[in-house]
Formats: sequence, C-alpha cells, structure tokens
Amino acid sequence: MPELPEVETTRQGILPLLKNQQVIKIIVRQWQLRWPIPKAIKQLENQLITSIERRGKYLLFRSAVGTAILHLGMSGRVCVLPIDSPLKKHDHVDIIFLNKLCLRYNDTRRFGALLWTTQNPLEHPLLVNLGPEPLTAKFNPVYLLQKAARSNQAIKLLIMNSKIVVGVGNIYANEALFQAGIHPQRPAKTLNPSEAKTLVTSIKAVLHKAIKAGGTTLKDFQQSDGKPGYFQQQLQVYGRQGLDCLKCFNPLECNRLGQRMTVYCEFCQV
DNA sequence: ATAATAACCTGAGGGC
DNA sequence: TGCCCTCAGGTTATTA
Repeated sequence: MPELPEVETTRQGILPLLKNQQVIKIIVRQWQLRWPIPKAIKQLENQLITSIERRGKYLLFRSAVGTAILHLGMSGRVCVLPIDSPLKKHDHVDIIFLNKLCLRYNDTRRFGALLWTTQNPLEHPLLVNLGPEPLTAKFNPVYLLQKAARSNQAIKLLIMNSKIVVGVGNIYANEALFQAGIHPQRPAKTLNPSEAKTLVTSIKAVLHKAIKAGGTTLKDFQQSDGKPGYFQQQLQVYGRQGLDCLKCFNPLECNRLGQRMTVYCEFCQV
C-alpha cells in the first residue's frame, strides 16, 4: 500500500497521540507476517514511546529498551483508536497505551513486518544498506548520476531500488518520470547531467506534493485519523493507461517493467 | 556481480 | 453462482 508519502502521513498522524505515552499491553493475533513477529516485541510493554521516526518506508518506535520496526508492506495500515473499538478482519496487532488509545495494525496480505531490536535500529540488517532519503540533500543529481553511470537497468527500476534511494514506489516512480519527461525504460547510464537534475527535482516535488495532500488513496489507504489521502486527484499517469496524456493528449501507453505496471507517454517521455 | 523472476498472501474484478 | 484468470501501493530469496 504505502510509499514514502503514505508512511510519512501516517507517522505525522500518530506521533502527537502516542509520543511519550506508555505502552501497557501488546496483543498479537497473527504472528506470521513477512517474518514472524519476535516474542521479544513484548519488551515494549510498560515502556514510553520516546519518538516515532521514519527511515524509507519503515517506522521506528523507539523506547528506552529497544525499538519496534514496522513496515506496512503492500496492504498494511495503522490507525489510532479507542481501546474498545471493534475488530475487523486482518487486525493483526494492537499496541495498547495507558491513555486508553490503541495503535492497531491491519494488513490483508501480510507482506508487512513488525520486528524488534535492542541495537541502533539504523544498523539493523534491513535498514543498514538503504540509500539516502529522497527529500534530503544527500539525494542530488551528482549522486544519482554516479549511481546511474554504469547501470544498464531501466531508470524506473533504478529509482525504485531502495539501495539507490528509499521511498520511491510504483506510483511515484511513474509520476516523477512523467514529470521529468524521461522514458521509464531508458537504460540508467544514458541519463545526462541535465536529465539527472530534472529527475531528482521531479522525485522531490512529487513526494512533497503527495505528503502535503495526505498521500494517495487508491483502494483503502487511510490516514491514521481515517481520512483518505487526496493525491490521487493529482496523478498524471498512474492508473491512466489508455487515457489522454495531460500534456500532449495522445493516449498513454502501459507496459510491465520488473513485474510492475508502468504508465507513460510515448511522445512526452524520451 | 548483475539482472530477471518467483515467492510471500488475500481479495477484487472481469470473462465465460 | 462459480471457476479461472489477472491485478494490486513491496521487498527478499532464488535462479540464470
């Protein structure tokens, strides 16, 4: 479900409700996610959540004794509810707080993960090799060009590779490439400095706008307060295959690239 | 080492 | 109504 804007929207929604609140109980109804939830997750009980951070698409719930690492996978969602809220299908985990709120994790497809570490979470095997955050200065045209320089990979796959840059999923990769006027199948090494600059600018702009809009609601993404995101109203290409390009009015093409739907304009994206 | 693709899992929607 | 197929916001593991 979520790319960086949806995860960041979620983080911003739950942070004011949960920061410095004490966990009193963790209820796991389904232990089998992408990886089994470690029993040690119970160490979070009785701890205060000192911060909720985001690294790529991971949320980090820090406490004095360790950090819970949450990834929402394709279909995961969290919301903050009153403790007595009725259960829905696929409500796998409740983290119950002293202030009578419950952080509830729902994930239809169970591609998400909930892990526990007592080490620096940024050194966790899943996080340590991640590329830079796209909205920081570390992600810049010189960096992207250097990573692209010897790569025969399609540029769309390169920008979706979390070792290159985190947080860019299928929606925003399609959108950023359209905005930059770059064909998704271009071998990465054919990008020139000017195109790298445009692409970096487009990725940052698309992600910024999507965060501002509260993320993209396609099927059922909700912000933590239950409201949908509104970025889908600004989508230029994603889900618009066969419809008119908003720049040149020719029909948008679609292809499968790395087993993901890729939508683009044959005329505007070179 | 790099690159394609199979796999994890559930549900919705379309065609017959 | 039911069966079979394809598709879905992600990422790792396996194969070539």
